[in-house]
This record gives sequence, structure tokens and C-alpha cells, in this order.
Amino acid sequence: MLQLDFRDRQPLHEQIKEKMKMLIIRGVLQPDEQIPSVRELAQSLTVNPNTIQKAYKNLETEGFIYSVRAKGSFVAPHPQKHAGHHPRRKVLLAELEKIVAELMYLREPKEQLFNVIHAIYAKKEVE
Amino acid sequence: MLQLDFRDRQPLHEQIKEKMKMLIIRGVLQPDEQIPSVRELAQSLTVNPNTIQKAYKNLETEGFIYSVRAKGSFVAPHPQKHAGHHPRRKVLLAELEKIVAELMYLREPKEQLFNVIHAIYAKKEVE
DNA sequence: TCTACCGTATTATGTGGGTTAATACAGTTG
DNA sequence: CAACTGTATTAACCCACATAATACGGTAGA
Repeated sequence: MLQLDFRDRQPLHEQIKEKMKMLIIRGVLQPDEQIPSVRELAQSLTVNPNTIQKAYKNLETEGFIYSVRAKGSFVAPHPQKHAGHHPRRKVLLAELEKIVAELMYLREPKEQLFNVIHAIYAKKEVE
Repeated sequence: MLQLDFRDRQPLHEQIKEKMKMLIIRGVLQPDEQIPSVRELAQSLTVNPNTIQKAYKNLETEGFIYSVRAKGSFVAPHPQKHAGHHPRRKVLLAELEKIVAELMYLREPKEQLFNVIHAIYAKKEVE
């Protein structure tokens, strides 16, 4: 299901969190859809169940999934309106600024960045 | 000069690298300007000289500074033309996609992202 | 030349996080 | 009852981070 890089210095639980987050954001996993159990995913990725649980715990804290004892873990419903005070928002915008600043430093054309954003937002409207 | 967060889990040498990178990108430090020596910055930040050296070494690898034995470390000249094959470019664009995708998920208006980019690129033209 | 400073390298040491491992508990499902 | 869920706890190992002490080679100024 997911592909991990065991040689990367990024922790496995973070890699798992990021990949799962992407699948949810991109709509590959639908709201209320059940995701693999802790033990099942651990076995298929050949990692320890604790590593999966840490990833799932963080995903739940960030609002991407919800877990029900003895039933399983599921994709959380998508946000319905723009929450300007969302805790993640400030972090994301700050990161965005850093990246754009460095791309500008490398003489990346501004229009290219617009194209990237357009492509992502256009994709969303399809799903 | 720089401000570090010793409680942050981000390594000190990475914090130093990122802050210095920002000062260079934003034009606070001019090309060929000398930056603090390893020992000097170590003392003023109350960290070990080895930590500074690791930050400087990575900054040099990424092309933001250059170091001359027995003379000091200096801000590298800015890139003059867009290098589409630059190693950092691919990484930065990939990160950009991740962040924009998550902001879209949080229902951030597309126009807001455009404004951020506009502001950064506009700032550059002043300097 | 002497002194002070520069970048750079090496080795040793302590600490904390990431990961694995082995259990255990509580609740649901068939 | 059996098999599966999420969750919690404890111990152990490894490695990156950071510190510390020291040294080498080259430059600059008194």
C-alpha cells in the first residue's frame, strides 16, 4: 500500500503519517472509509505495530482520521469551511513562505509557481 | 544575531542553517559579505563550535556560502539565471505541492496563496 | 617572527528519540 | 468463545545530536 524508505532519516512514523495524509487529501481514501488496522499495516510494511500506532495517533490529533476502539480507524470527514484560525494554517503558510523565498532565490519564474497551485486546485474540483 | 530554540526537536545546526539561509535569501546579508566565524558564532549562541561548523558545511554544500581556510566564511553570490536542473529545485517543488495540497484541504482560498507569492516576489524587486 | 585568528579534523562521551519487542487490557463482532 | 480491533506499558538497542578537548595548516597584522 505505502512505500517507506528505511534509509531516510525521517522517522518511519512520520513517513507513514505524511503518505496517509496525502491519500486522504488527494481523495484516494474517502471519508469514513476504513483504513488498515494497526497490526495489519505493521505487518505489510514490516515495521513494529507501535510505529503504526504513533502515526495513527498523530493523524487523529491533526484531524485526518478517527479511531474507534475495537472497531478500527477511519478517514475523517473533510473540512467544510475555511477555518482561518486552524492551528495547522499558520504553520503551513510559514513553510510556504520559506519555500517560495528559496525558489525565488533560485530564479524560479513566478508563473511556474502559479501553475503548480492551479494544477492542484483544479484536480480537487474533479473529485 | 540569530535566535535559537533549545527546546525545539529540530537540531540546532539545522536551525542555524535555516536562519542563515533566510538572511541570505532576503538580502540582509550581501554577497561576499563576511559572516561570523565558527568560534565567534558558537560563543554568541552558547553552542559548541562543532555545531556551527556542521551548519556552515551544509550551507556551503547547498551553495549559500563559501569558506576560505584561515580567512573566514562569506555569503555566496546569488544565482544569476534559472537553473531548471538544480538539485534543490525538485525538492522544493515537491514540498510546495504537499503544502498547497494541505492548504487546499483546509479550504484555504487559492487567491490567498497567490497573494503570498506576490508579496515575496515583490519584496525581491526592491532589493 | 610572533601572535592571534581563521577553517577544518579527530576522538571520546553523554543524552534523547526512534524503533523493536513482548505483553496486557478493554471492547466489538460473528 | 474466538478473533479481531485500538490502546497502554515496559525494557532494550541503536544512532544522531551535542558537547568537550585537542590538534593541524594557513592567513593577517603588530
